[in-house]
Amino acid sequence: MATPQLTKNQTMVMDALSHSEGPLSAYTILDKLRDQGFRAPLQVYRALDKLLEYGLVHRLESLNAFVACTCPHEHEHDHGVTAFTICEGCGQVTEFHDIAIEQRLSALTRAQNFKTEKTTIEIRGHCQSCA
Amino acid sequence: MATPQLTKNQTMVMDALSHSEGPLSAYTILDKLRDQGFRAPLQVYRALDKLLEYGLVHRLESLNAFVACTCPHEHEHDHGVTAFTICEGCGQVTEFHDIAIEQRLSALTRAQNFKTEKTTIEIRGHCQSCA
DNA sequence: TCGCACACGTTATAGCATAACGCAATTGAT
DNA sequence: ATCAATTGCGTTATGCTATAACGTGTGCGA
Ligand SMILES: [Zn+2]
Ligand SMILES: [Zn+2]
Ligand SMILES: [Zn+2]
Ligand SMILES: [Zn+2]
Repeated sequence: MATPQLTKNQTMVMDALSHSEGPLSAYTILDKLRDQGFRAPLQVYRALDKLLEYGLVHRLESLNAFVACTCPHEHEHDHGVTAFTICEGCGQVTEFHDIAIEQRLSALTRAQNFKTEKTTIEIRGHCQSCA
Repeated sequence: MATPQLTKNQTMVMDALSHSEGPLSAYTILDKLRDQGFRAPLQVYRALDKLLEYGLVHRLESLNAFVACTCPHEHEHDHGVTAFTICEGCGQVTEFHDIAIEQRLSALTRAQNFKTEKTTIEIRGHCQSCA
């Protein structure tokens, strides 16, 4: 998924996520952007849909929230299975990728003839500082 | 977590999930149980909280829905990391457990001194029949 | 008998997400 | 230039998911 030039709304939502310490809900993003003209949830959700499509943002299913992608590589190619640790204490989210996990899941799904489209791996717990 | 005798409400919610083909949202369960006296979401959520605690039910984060546990073994002990394939076509959910995945995730989290409390693995896609 | 824990019932509210409408700007043929 | 299709945007309304807060009743051990 090549990343086209972002629109004004997409840029504002992306900036909000990039500059945030942790994940943000769509409504929290809306509140942050009210000063800049945002008025309705759909403005946020539509921007998020595109950013997710471009791979610039990830959705955390267990939080109903969103984070900017922290992959080191550029977003020119699919980045395979993405996993997250999520600290319940400080809210810190760490994105990681592991080829062994990916291969193992691939073998397991192939065994049941299941065609994978999206894989969610989220690990809730406490980080080193909050343990 | 030993499983005590279930209360009336817990039993009704458990039965609804057990007899369902696929995952059910809390509000869908509520609708199914209105005839049997259920009136409010909290009756469902409170029962679900207990069933989750006892390990009889799993929550699917990516669907905001719940399924009965299909583990073969009895629910006398923790059943480690649980993973699911979820078919977007027919809604079929398959629960599985894999020690290799569990060990690999354990190694990865230990490397960042992260203390895991709950792991979510959900694979969305299409099953053999719906491919 | 008192105090406590627990399940339950009810009303209200909070939080997350999308439907449906219309308008404007862009693009890319014809 | 003109038309049609696509895309983004703004707005209102609605629907789905989850919890707060309050009160009741019951069982059980101190
Ligand atoms: Zn990423
Ligand atoms: Zn932390
Ligand atoms: Zn299970
Ligand atoms: Zn299917």
